[in-house]
Amino acid sequence: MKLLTAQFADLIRRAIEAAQTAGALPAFDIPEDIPVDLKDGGAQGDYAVPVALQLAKPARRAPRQVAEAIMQHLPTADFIGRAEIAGPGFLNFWLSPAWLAAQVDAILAEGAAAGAFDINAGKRAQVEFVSANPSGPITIAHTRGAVMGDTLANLLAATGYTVEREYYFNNAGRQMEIVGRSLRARYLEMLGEPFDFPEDGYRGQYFRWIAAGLVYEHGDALKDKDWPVFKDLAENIIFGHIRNSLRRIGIEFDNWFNENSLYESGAVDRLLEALREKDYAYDADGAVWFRMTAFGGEKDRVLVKSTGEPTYVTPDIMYHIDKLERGFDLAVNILGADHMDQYPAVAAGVRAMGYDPSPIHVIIHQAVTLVEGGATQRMSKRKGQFVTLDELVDEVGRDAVRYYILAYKPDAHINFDLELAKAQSEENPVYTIQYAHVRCMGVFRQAAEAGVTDAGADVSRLTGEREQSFLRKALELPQIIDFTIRQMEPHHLTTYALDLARLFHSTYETVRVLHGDTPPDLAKARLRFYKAAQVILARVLTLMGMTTPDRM
RNA sequence: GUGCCCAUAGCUCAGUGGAUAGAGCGUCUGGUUGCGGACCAGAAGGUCGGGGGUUCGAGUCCCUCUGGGCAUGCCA
Repeated sequence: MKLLTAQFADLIRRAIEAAQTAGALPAFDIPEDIPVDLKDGGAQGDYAVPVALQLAKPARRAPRQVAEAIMQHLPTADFIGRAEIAGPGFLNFWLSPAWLAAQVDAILAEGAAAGAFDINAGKRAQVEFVSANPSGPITIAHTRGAVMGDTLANLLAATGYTVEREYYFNNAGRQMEIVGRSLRARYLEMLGEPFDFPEDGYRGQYFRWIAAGLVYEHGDALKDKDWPVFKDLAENIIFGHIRNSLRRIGIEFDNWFNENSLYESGAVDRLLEALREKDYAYDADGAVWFRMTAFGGEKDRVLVKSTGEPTYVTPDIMYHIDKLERGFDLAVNILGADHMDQYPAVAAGVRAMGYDPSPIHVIIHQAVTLVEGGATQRMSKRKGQFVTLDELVDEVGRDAVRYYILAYKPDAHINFDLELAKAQSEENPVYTIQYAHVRCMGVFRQAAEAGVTDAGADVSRLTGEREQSFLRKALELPQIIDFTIRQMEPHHLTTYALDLARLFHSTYETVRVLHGDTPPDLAKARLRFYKAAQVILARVLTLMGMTTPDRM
């Protein structure tokens, strides 16, 4: 199925060409992208095209004259009901009521794939997100990337991509040593043994709980073990928690990519050798440096510290080269703003090695800060200041977590107030949306009891104002999906979902299946309308990763 | 200091260079012997942080100022 906006753009393009051929418009280059705006179906129509205004100059005609020339040469299309020129030269279109009503059957035919279109069929996409090292629980800061990544993956799949979700992690290095030392200290503390808590150690209660678990399971059998043993234990336990937490909001990964594998395979050594050969790497101050200034960077970066350990940049370059070698047409990488400076070095490294980084698409989202008693504070895993995903799910539930975090545009900061989230969890848009779905299911139950079916329904009877408004909005879904993935901003989906649900509830108020004086044949048509509505509502909820309740 | 992000209704936030800037919550007024009222209909509420510019047209793009956030590691 082709997007309606694209179909409108095609028609307009053909109209301009026809007008030029007929001499109604002079010759000029037709713009690559013809703007088609979605409207609310009021005085400005369902779809509005302001192209005549921008063509006035090249056509050397008044915009209204350009609009008239386009309109006169417009090919016919079954989906257009009415067209008119308005204001200074807007082309406004209303969809055909009969065509709109017939879309009920089209939606039902699509079923669970409703709103999908296949412009990316045959392509492979990868979305890398979360990628937190196993040094603590998933917090609401990670949750933002998690929900965005998972939702984008859903949307990419809806346009035909085969999608893989990947989690990249490091279980070696300095941070994990501190994890091991922190846990060992807590374990010894719990046993009443002398201990040294590391200076940069993880201070959250979390490590006490893990230590308590170790005491319960192993007694004092580990008291003479050094930090690597504790690091391994911590890693296993924490990754178990991370997987469980993410699973609670419906997120599963296809791949867990371990940074260590890049050392084991020799990839990191090969990178350093190759960069030296190309003179993009050099020694200074006992460290190995990457000549980023050769790629537009402000200063060079360290690849291998004077201690002999590579920095995170080095394996990260090989990781992204690995992604490119796996042949993804699109590799999305979701990063918090506090990590945004790391990508330019990676991109430069990828280019230095002769690869084209253009399939890699980095999405930056701003921070989630914690608000307590009106004061904001930065979350810190080290200091133990954070709200975990588990706490949040316990308080407000999976669906509210996903909806709220997703509803903010990536560029906006989130000031997260757990008290406020709890207080507002009773009455909020999440329920407005899910309740619409519940109401559909309620109708189906009642209809089944009353023996009403939609067999032989005549959908052409669905020309009422309310049903038509809902259907117009429902048919925007493919365009919303397209726009959302083009912008890589999944919050557009939440805005749409609420609009759709509100239109549903207005419709439901007056468009009744089983009561009032609804004649039997109209009841059949309306029942089928609600079946289509349920399909669309379920589809939107599923794309957002939310559940589709039958009852609430 | 430099780079990136933000500032829109009382609060939380949407808004693709298009026409009269929207929603949720809160406030106020109404609504059901009826498919579930977790709902609906309506009202009030705005110098889109200030100033300049670009153009047929700016909340949206550019410059600048103010106020916040993040980054600016041989941490990740």
